[in-house]
Amino acid sequence: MAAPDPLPSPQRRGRPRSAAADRAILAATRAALVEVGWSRLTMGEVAHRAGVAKTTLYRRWAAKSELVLDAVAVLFDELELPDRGCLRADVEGVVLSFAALLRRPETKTALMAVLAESTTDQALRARIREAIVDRQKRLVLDGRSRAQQRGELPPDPPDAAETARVVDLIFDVIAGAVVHRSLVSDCPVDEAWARQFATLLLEGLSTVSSAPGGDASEGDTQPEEHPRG
Amino acid sequence: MAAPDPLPSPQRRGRPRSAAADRAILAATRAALVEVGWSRLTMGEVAHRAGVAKTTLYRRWAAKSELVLDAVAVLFDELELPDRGCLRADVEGVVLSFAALLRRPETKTALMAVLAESTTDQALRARIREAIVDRQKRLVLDGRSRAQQRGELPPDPPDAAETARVVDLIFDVIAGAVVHRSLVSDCPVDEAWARQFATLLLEGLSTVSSAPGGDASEGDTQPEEHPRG
Amino acid sequence: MAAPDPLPSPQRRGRPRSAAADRAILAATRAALVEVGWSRLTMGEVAHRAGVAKTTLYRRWAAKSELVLDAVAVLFDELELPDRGCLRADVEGVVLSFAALLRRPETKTALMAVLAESTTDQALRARIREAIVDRQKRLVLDGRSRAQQRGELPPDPPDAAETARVVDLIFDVIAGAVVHRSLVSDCPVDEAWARQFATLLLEGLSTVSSAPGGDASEGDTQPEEHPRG
Amino acid sequence: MAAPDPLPSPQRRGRPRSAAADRAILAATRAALVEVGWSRLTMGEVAHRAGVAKTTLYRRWAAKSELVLDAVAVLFDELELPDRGCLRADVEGVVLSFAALLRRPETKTALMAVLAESTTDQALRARIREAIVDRQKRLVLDGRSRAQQRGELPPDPPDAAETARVVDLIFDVIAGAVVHRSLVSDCPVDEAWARQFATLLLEGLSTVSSAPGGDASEGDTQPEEHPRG
DNA sequence: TGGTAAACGAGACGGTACGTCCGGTCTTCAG
DNA sequence: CTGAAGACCGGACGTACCGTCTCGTTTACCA
Repeated sequence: MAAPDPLPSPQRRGRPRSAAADRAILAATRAALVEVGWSRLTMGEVAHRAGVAKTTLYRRWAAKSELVLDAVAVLFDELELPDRGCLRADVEGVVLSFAALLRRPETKTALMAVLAESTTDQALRARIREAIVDRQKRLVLDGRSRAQQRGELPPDPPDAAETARVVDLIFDVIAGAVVHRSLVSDCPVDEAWARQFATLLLEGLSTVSSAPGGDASEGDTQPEEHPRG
Repeated sequence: MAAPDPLPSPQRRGRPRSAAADRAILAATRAALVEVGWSRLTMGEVAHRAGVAKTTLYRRWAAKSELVLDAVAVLFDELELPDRGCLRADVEGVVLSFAALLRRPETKTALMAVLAESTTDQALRARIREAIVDRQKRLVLDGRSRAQQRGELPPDPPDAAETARVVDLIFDVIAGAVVHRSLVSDCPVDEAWARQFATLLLEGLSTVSSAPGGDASEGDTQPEEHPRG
Repeated sequence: MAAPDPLPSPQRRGRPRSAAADRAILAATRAALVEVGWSRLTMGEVAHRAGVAKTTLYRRWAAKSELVLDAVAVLFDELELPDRGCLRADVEGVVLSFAALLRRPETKTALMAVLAESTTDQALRARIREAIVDRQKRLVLDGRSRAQQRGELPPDPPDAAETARVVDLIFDVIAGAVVHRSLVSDCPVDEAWARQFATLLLEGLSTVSSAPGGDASEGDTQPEEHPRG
Repeated sequence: MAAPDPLPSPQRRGRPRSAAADRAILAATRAALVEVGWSRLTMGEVAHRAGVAKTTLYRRWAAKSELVLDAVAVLFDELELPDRGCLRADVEGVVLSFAALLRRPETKTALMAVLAESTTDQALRARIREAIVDRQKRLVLDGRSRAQQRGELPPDPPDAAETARVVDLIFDVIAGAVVHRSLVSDCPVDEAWARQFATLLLEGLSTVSSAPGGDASEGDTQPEEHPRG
């Protein structure tokens, strides 16, 4: 996420770009997002807040959506998943911290706007995957391998593609539920909801993990082994 | 969905508003959305396509987002949940038909854009709930009561609020997962994914339904009784 | 100037037009002209002030310029030329009273605006002549015949067309000078200026009257016979 | 007439304004005036004809009237008063060339419209004086001093203010008469009229010049010395 | 240490769309 | 049929931003 956009070209002729300007611009973008939202956010206003000329913005980012994506992507990287001792606690933890991130006005407004823009912009879609989606799957991977080490989940199946499918599914279910609850249903994601959601998720999780493709099998699920903290 | 926006005031003075204009505007909005997407959609273009003056648009809708919301909300009402014989099949069915709806360009671009706008507009948020969210919960309610009649799910608990919480949760999980998979992860929602998702959901569903709040109880869940169609 | 515009059609079918509406509209037009001037005067505003629907305006006048012309033409008819005893005094009198009329905001604003409009509208030009120009020539004719009776000016030449030419010339010189001083040079038309103008006009008047066509002749001019007073 | 409107601020920061745009805009304004007249002249049309954005117009001129004033003022500067040998010929010459200027559609429509606008706009009034009125008084001054050198008119009186009053009076009488004849009476200003007007003016001119304030004096006027050419 | 090439601020540029206003027409209901 | 009310289409308004383009001015490198 360091370099903003284009080819800083290996040859180092002329005055180098100002790193301070980069930082000021991204900070100004976040600040402006909080105050006016996406649709009233203008490049001119960002430039003014950052104490920078519009030229300087356009030299780095080709469009508003790319600038905003870079400005908020770093916030997603702040998400952490500390080991809370058991899978259920980890799930509730990630739900709550993701929800906290989505409560920040710059995050929620930017995320949905950039996604809206991406529905008609293939390049932006790729950039979102790279900057946000793929990077956050680490949380699912971490939690999952931790649970496997604890014996809460069976080890990876031999088919790596199957593993990827399950990870993707879990990621979409968790992230999707939190986003939908927060931004569409417009209801709070609090501890009670997180608990209820974790229950829903877990009671089926071992099954789906051990029987991917959905052949609905063995009753070795033992939810009573993972009481929530 | 009948009246677009304002108070046409009960007393009938002056020329009445043209219902034909209403219809033409909403149709033109959908058509334009398909062709140019949200961000390049202009009120002037909609008016032109509808054969209507811009004034006529602004008399009815105060902002682009409200117009677009009304234009696409009716598409969500077209969602049906026919009885497919068992809960698993119903879940897969609703997932696939919702995904099909989200594949339509006007739906996906409009939905995300309106949601983005709503993050800084309380009134719009309420309007979205009323026009889309609350109306689609009927699908969850229908499917659930059908499953209860079949004996696939336990009857409603005495606490009505608890029922509402569970319905909301299921709704957010299903809709959120489909939206996230489709628009964020940018992956196809096909039959395989629907099957996998249904498995994940169902293996825990009876549990969470019978033990809301997540006290993780009796193991009478018998998923093998509901093989997918 | 009584009937406003269109065919009051002798056949008297249905509800007759309201004469009160006519009066209210013209008065409202004058009042609005004073307050907002020509370019910001709108038909809607006039209708509102007059307590009348726009339809009622358009049923009577086809355009803003015609309405305004009718509204102010009546003011010009109020000009009087009382006998002040000698030609010089009559000239000064008409100059001052015409200037007073042009000081009224509705008059000056309307006159120039209607003239501007008339430069690209032949029909309006004719209407102005009929409603204002030709009607005010009576002042020149009155003053001239009075001066002839007093012996201050020679009697009409046998050629009637020549008389008309001279009357037109005098009219244009007097009216033009007052309008130009008032509205173009933007200087006050006071008694001193009127005196000076009358001197300029009179010292040549008998000559030009007796020797039309400008053959610049006999020195029998006797300005000392007509002291101002 | 050089700089159009605002303060381009002495320090030269940013891209300088395009002088070519200035010229194109004024030319486009004159062309559009000829074709559509004042009331149908739109800023957008001028901008389009000039190949310029509307912004560029508004950056220089605050209102249509100011733009049009600047566009036509230069036409007035083209008026010349060549020495025709005697005062009478000079008067007829200036009358005819001023009338020719007023026959141009852009001039007549613009002049009256701007004057109409100026009746409710003090700043515009000042601007008109500066751009047109005061600049054209040079014609009167030139003709007058030439006549004085020829001995057709007495030298300036010791009181400079008195001289100014007389010059203003003559200017208003000449310009006013021509404008009134052309645009109000809507009659042609031809050589015959010019001759008649010059006779009217001259027979009194030496008197009013030598006896300002109008004390009607010495009979040394010798019009027969200045036969028209 | 002086040249040079790029980045910088400022702001004008050609555009597009905005949301409003007004002109003139029409369609309703009430008299 | 008139009149008030007000919706209708069309089109100009003046503004706000867009993304680009000069300008004149730094600023770092490299010769």
